[in-house]
Amino acid sequence: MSTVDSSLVAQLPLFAGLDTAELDAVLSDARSARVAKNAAVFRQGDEALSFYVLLHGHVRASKTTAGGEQVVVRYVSPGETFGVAMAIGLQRYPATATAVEDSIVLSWPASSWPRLVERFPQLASNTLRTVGTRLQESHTRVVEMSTQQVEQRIAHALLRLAKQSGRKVDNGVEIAFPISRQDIAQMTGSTLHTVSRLLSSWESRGLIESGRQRIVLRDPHGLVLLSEQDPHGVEPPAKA
Amino acid sequence: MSTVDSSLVAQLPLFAGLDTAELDAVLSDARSARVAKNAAVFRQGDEALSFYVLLHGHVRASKTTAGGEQVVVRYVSPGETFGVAMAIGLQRYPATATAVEDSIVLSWPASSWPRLVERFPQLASNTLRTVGTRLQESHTRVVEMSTQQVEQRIAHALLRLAKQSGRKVDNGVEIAFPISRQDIAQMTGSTLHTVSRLLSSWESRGLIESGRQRIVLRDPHGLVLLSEQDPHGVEPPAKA
DNA sequence: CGATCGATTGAGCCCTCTCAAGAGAGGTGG
DNA sequence: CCACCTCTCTTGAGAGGGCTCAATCGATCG
Repeated sequence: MSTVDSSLVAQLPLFAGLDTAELDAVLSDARSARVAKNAAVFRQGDEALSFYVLLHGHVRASKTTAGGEQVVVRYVSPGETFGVAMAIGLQRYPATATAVEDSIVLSWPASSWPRLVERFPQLASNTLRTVGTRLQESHTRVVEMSTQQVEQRIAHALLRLAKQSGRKVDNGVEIAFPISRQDIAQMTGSTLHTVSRLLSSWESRGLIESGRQRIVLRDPHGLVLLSEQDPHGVEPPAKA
Repeated sequence: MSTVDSSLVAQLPLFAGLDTAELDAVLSDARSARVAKNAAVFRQGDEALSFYVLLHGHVRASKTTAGGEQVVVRYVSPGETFGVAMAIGLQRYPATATAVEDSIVLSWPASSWPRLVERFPQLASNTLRTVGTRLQESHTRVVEMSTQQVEQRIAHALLRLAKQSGRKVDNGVEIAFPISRQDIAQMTGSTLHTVSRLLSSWESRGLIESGRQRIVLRDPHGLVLLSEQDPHGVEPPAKA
């Protein structure tokens, strides 16, 4: 399938404010493609030849340092834009995008971005909002890493993943894609050993239930309390 | 002074691609104002009534956590846009902007942003680039906090400040605005004590020279070496 | 010239990392 | 369908980087 049914994507944030005809015009430049689990959509340092919308599945964006260490930048959920390097003035992708499960992406040639924004200025505004939201999220992460201990950071990370990509199951909320201790470590600036120890402890306390690349939040509120805990016994601030 | 001389701001990134007449039209909505040292331009949580360009001086953007801890998000240099909450869909400022020295800002009512981007779509693209660049910088910071020790992070921070706002002096490069040990701690996720200890050590080794809210990089290359040092004796990767 | 704010430095501790070993789960090919 | 192999997860022991606590010094400003 090379063409795309516009009804599927009409309400995505990227296309807010476009009417049906305009949407069709934008979509006529796009192609859809299947990406197998564990395959890369693009790699850090590659020339940024395309930008993408995720239609189905989940994609992990991660950066590799000069020393070879990996840091997970974010997980992309269906409907989100990714690989917009071109729009922010980059020639090359600043991170690697890997499908963590079988996924379907919509892609545009980066070369058509200038023409698209000229015809549909809304695209620039919409993308600006998206990138702005990501900037807020990244700042939140910097603040957490600066002020919180590992336990609080990991609790926050799980709660965010569950909110973003949670699936209700009988025992609670399950993170809807495969995620390892190592992945969580790379999201929180920790190590897989520390993550494993903490998750084991939480499991024994009934807060979560987990297995191989699988985590179910059994008591989200309990995790919220954990995530608000202050290391030195100072009370968490009263909710205003 | 309420009106602004367009020649001063013609080459700012925000206005790239606008001709003189268009620039005048945009500037006719703007007012300039002086901000005294240590005064706030706006505060975190305030309604985002304006957005700004810094004409002169330096502004620190910082976030305060629920627990009262502060984290420095960035320092704004002359020519840069800040307070663009409105453009990224926020009703309130996500951080506090404080002049760290007497400064001059240009401000627009946030309410005129929609009209401005409609008339001058370039503004959205230009702002998208700016916000994208900040997102890259924020990710860099996350990566550093995840993978490097405090000493490397502080060395990087000083080198970036010097590159961004350095002023050549006889002994080296001076950071061109007042900055305390505490400020550096809040930029790097450390404490003022650790920063003080490290700067003292660097000063005794001749790498820097410092005083009250004043830092001169005397041997930037030495700092680069420090910033690339690996904690476990593994060689920094050869520059490809 | 006193007061306030920033910087320095010591002592001790603890959270989290590193190092190490092994067990369980799942996929795959014969 | 079973045996093997790989990848993920677990858990212990020990060390150390950087934090907390505490006290003092120095400089700038009103």
